[in-house]
Amino acid sequence: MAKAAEHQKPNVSIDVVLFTIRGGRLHVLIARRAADARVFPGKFALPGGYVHVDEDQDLMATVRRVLKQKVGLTAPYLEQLATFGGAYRDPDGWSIAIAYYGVVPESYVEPVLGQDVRLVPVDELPPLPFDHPEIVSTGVKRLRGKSGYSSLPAFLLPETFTLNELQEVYEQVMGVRLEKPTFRRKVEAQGFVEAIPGEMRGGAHRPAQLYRRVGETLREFDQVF
Amino acid sequence: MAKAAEHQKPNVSIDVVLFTIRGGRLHVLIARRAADARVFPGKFALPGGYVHVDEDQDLMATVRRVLKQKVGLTAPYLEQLATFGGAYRDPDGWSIAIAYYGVVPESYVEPVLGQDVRLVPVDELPPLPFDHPEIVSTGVKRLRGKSGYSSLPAFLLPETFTLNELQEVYEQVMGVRLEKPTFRRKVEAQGFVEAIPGEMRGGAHRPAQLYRRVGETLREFDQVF
DNA sequence: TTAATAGTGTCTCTAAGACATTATGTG
DNA sequence: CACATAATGTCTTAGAGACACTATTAA
Repeated sequence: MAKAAEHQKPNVSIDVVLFTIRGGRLHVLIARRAADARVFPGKFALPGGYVHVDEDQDLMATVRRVLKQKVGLTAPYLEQLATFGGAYRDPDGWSIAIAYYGVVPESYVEPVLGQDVRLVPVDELPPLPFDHPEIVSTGVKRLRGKSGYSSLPAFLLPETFTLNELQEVYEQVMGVRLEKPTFRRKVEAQGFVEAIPGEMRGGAHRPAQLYRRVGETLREFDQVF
Repeated sequence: MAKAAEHQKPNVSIDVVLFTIRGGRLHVLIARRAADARVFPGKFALPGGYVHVDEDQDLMATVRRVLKQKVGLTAPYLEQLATFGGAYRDPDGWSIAIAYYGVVPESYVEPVLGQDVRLVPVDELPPLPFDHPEIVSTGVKRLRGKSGYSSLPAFLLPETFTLNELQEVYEQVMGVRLEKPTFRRKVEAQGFVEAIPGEMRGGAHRPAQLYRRVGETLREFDQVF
């Protein structure tokens, strides 16, 4: 077996696809790259950074550090998405990007939005460097797929929400329309949200029962929405 | 943004989890590491190797080259599994393993089995170096999960097979028992296999209709087996 | 009372699960 | 003909899809 030291190593970075819902549409967070970056300085891209072998204990530590340093966020629910690697994807040479994705309520990212951090709708992405468009679309596919059999979309909402809002998020993320009674039966059966007694949200009409997630972690079902 | 050149890079390798069915049980292929490997020389492990930035165009090329060089196989159906990285997983220091998995009929690997290449049952793994046990168990979970909504298990079988054999593979891989009429209805509905007219397999009793896969590629369903 | 949204009832029909039965080969 | 395995029929029942209806607030 060839020894590592004999070979040149690829650059290894992580990239994060952070999803949220804004105005009923799925958005992704992008951040301005440093002015002294070797490639694409000052351009907007997925937040990412190199693995620091002297600082990071493992890949998740890299992700947390990068999110904190580049966009000032502490880690939400994050999951590994996929790894992209090749000679072509970075003008600087052979590189590997280990992509993660996260899902947060809009309020979570609002404090850091500004000149250097933006939200863009996933179906109206601006041009992005590297293979970031492919990474985003892989993330959207995963989000779509996993939404069909998990409570993932519930994490796009704030602490409290109505069942109609929950249904709208499922519909938006999955790109389908759902029947209200069926949706409510399934949500009831899975029991991943609970009504907050007494808490209601009223507009000009009949107020809606407020719900919250049960438990902090993602739930997976075998049922399909 | 920090520049890559300022940082030490982790070692990057790929590892392959190659599944097959032998004697009705799910097996994984392991291979003996080179005698001059820096760590775990001569030990059995998942076949793997470093990314060669001067030879490989992308990650899949690395996988294909490694599979060819280390076990003498050309690439079957392969899919990226997950990426494992950290300071702890290799005694040689910070390392990243991008794991792939594949699914093949036993006949595919038989020619290369011998002193340096073995098949072991997934539920009776010998001790393996690095975090290879975790990689295998991640692969088994993926295989299980994906079997519920795809034709993946059909690729563990030879060119031709009976419906009972197909059902047994699904049962073996998913770890459940299935009802025969239900299973056949679903297979029929998905249409990912077809009967071969006239071809039968007979034991001492009523011969069974032989089937083959339709198309070369994996099919995904929304239905759950 | 009306408008608008929240929430539930109910009917139909598909299909899963379970069990039984028929079909077809060998010795 | 007995036997073993292959393949199919059928009954029950759960639940999805579709549509209609009731409930509750503000203006």
